[in-house]
Amino acid sequence: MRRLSHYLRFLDEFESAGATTVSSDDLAGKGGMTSAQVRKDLSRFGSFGKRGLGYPVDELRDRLRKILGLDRRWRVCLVGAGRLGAALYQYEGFHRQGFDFVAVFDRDPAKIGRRWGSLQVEDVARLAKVVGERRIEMGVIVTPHESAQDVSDQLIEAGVEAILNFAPRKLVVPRGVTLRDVNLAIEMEGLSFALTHAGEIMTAG
Amino acid sequence: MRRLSHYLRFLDEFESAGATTVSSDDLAGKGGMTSAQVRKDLSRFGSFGKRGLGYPVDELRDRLRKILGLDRRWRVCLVGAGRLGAALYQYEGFHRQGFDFVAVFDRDPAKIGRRWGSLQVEDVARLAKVVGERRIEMGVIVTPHESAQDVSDQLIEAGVEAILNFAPRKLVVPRGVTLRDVNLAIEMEGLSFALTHAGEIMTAG
DNA sequence: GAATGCTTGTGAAAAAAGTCACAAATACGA
DNA sequence: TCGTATTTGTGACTTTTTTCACAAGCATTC
Repeated sequence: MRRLSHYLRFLDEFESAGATTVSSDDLAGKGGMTSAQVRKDLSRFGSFGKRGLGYPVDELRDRLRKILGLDRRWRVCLVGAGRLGAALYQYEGFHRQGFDFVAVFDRDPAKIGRRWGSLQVEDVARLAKVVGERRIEMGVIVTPHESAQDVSDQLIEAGVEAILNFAPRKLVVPRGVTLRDVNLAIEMEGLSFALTHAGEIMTAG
Repeated sequence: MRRLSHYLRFLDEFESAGATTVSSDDLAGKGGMTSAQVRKDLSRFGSFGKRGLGYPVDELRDRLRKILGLDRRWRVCLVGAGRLGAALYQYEGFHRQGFDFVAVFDRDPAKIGRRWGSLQVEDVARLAKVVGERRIEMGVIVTPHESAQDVSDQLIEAGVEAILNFAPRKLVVPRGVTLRDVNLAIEMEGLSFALTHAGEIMTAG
């Protein structure tokens, strides 16, 4: 349920605006969905609202954070110390939501040993060892596509059960491991597709 | 249809492997889908295959590129000359698929004027003018979230009809404008959600 | 304390997406 | 040239997702 994450952000906005309570209609308005959908989504995880009143902002936010697993911090490693890796490493949105980078790996000897904030780039050959030692739970793959499957295998072998992959290649992972892909070129192609077919009647886009 | 982009990539792989023809089952195998789904997706845009044989790799690739609007080049601007912007700018996957960055904007006087490859970072105040002059068709927003809606409005006002937004904020755009969001924190939350609920029976995840 | 005005939670209905299964079409070998 | 082995394209069916609609519940006013 990706929409839950959006609700969480909307709640932050409402809270900043001083609201103590929101209706499903308020939330739906922010995200271009229907109020029924918001209620269905939320009711899947319990009954949080008060009829006639709506949902208490702070309580719902806490509940959502818990449902999304954001009521704790997560130990994450980054594989690939390139430009995109650096951008993600510095992106404070991760830290704010509870994701801490506790290791950065690369294969390139020129990069190994460099300081990244409080960390030092480590040889990817040490991946299994470091993942175990630092109890790393998630991996972010930002390598060239040729290495991605290999890195993925190593992460999983070392015990990582959730992977966010930015390499433009479909990774094969065993059942039980959660994989999410972010493919920047494909996002862009979504735009060119839409512009190319603008005006046509499209059921799906 | 995001899957079309995936098929295109699978076709590249098959072509590299020397295949001249692929079956819907081959394509499905690469992406963990069913052959029926592949055929349904493709048949939406025409009849490309030969019964008993499959799809001719090179022809299907060309057709898909055309469907996705990748048989031409697109003029794109980047708004936000930060770390993530730099990473995207350098990402050659964009260029390979036909997307050319022809302008980079920022608000920060310290960044304005800096050389980025063959470009120079320009004042975002000049956005409307430059978008018109260089006939820019797409915008990529990589600003802090406070500026995102404002930048989006300016892009649209200047005639841009497709926006890729990396700022963690839901943008409001008029009908007719295509908007795509990439929210890095939300991708991460997908992982923490999955790990938190691992083992439970989840219909949707 | 009853009446009124909202808003939730949820079955039932509708729409969309995905799967099945098979006739039609093709290649290839005998 | 005929028979066999494939594989597409697609109608029918199933599953999932979304929307509709309304009874039940709460707050506030008179």
